[in-house]
Amino acid sequence: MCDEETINKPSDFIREAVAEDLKNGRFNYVRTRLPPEPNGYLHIGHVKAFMIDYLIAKENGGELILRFDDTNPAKEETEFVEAIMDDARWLGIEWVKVTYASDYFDELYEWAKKLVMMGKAYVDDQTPEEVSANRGTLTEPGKNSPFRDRDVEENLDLLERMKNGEFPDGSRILRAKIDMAHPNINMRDPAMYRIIHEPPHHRTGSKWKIYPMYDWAHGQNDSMEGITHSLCSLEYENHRPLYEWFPEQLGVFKPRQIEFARLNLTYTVMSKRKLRRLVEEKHVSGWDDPRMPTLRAMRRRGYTAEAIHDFIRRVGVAKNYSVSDVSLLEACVREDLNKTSLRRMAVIKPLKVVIDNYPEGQTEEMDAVNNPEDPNAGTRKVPFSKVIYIEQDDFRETPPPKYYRLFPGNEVRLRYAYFIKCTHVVKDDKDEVVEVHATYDPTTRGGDSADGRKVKSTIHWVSAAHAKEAEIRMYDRLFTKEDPEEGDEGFLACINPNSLQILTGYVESHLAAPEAGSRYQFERLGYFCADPDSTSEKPVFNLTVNLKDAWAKLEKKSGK
RNA sequence: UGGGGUAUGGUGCAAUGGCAGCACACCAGCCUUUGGAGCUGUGGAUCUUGGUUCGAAUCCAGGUACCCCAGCCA
Repeated sequence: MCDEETINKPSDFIREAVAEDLKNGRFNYVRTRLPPEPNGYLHIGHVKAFMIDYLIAKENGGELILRFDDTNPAKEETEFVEAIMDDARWLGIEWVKVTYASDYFDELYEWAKKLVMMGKAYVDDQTPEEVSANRGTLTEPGKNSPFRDRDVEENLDLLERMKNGEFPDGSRILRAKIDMAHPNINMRDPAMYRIIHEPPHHRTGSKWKIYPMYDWAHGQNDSMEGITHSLCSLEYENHRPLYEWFPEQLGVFKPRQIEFARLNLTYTVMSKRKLRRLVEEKHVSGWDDPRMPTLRAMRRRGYTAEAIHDFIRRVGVAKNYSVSDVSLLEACVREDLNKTSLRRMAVIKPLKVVIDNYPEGQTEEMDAVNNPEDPNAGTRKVPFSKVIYIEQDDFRETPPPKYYRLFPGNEVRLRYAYFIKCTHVVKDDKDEVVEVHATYDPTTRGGDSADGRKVKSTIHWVSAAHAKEAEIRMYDRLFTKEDPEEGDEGFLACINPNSLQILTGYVESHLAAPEAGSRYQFERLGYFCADPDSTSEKPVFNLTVNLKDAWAKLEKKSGK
């Protein structure tokens, strides 16, 4: 009955509201805005907001404006403007223009004067402490400022002099005159402008000595740009009465603000402050450390934009406070990479295997499939010889129950090569197995036996003589607790000491000189992405996400 | 003890008065030259108490829990 388009079209309370606004004529077009503050790098939490703004505009034939919210020179830098645009472009977000809150400082100032002339705003000479004390509490009303009823001329004069830098920081503010007894504290004569002499603004330099507060700037910028839907997170719900009050007084275009729950992820912290601590206190190597939830880090780690889009789509949009499971993100990454990435063989914890009955000095070229999910990816030749490396996990001297891999007397398949059977091992003086010996069956070339004999396991390998040494960076969750902020010790107390393991392994020759950013599946291990740290001497690979591992799960369950 | 919000399987999201469904996770099986992928199947949820109704996750009333707000941050 219903066609697929109807079924697959995302639907949520915001899209419904937008559709309703269009239908009933409140607006006859859709324009949204992306309002990042250029004071840090984008993280996965921002992506949800970005996708909502971008897609809702796009779905309605509307447009998106990228507007940097640069109203506080103390915190903002041009460096972040560039980084944010780079990340947003990588995500595939398109905007019709880039603007800055600071583009509107002049006009905004005129609007402020208009409010002053209307008797709706005044200059307050109280100290910050007095302003705070007179604001009242959650349960008690505030007290009017003694400067609240200054006449218009004086207010105008003072405001102009504030702008000209005649007064020191913190000595005066411009306030909207609303209601000091309002039950919503945001309506108790909120500050509109504060005095800031230093540092210079990243775009307007030293022109301005006063800067608008978020509540004053953001909504008016929305109005000036003809934004129809100003979509933001739940904590701004309390600000909506103020958001609507200003344009109402001014008699200007009134956008509609709609709030939704921000994205949270298990085993992750998302606040800029906490992320900054991780970087500054060197718990990670930087903002692009692959363990970080920043987009730069996720890109470096090998996540695709498609997988991230899919994740955001599956998380949905609602007003519930929620914490999404990071395993959903990982599932999205696996699903995308499974279809697209080339398979390669790599051994990350090598164990030497000598095939005693294989001719010394002989090399064969084995045919290997590049991607079983994609026939067009073709095949490649992989060299095989007498001495190979296999994964330490793929050999046990004394196998536990249900262990199908290599152990003395057992036969397994070397992927795309031969069946081999373990004959004996060589140990060092610490009783550790350092070398495994085996024999191969020449009639099983390619991996199929002539007599129909079955093996229970197929393992990967690389030829010792042809392998390239590589650095493998194995990443795990940065925190050991689902909610790192839970408890009294703070998030730094539950940092996972094993979130990064650096291994030296061997990769097949096709991986000897990878292009940075190229993605592969290392068979039976996981998805890996070549890191920019790679050199011609030694390639470096980051674990993007591991493959699901039924054996590891089984072993864990049996209480290893 | 003010105001604004939110409550549906373990997690996230649907169901807009008419059989509570989807995804991830979990569990079992099939298949497999990746213990991957794929396929099949099982289990498990409407915060609570009343009310309206033939029928309530949905409407009404009361309660409970949790989140946000007292920056000259955004």
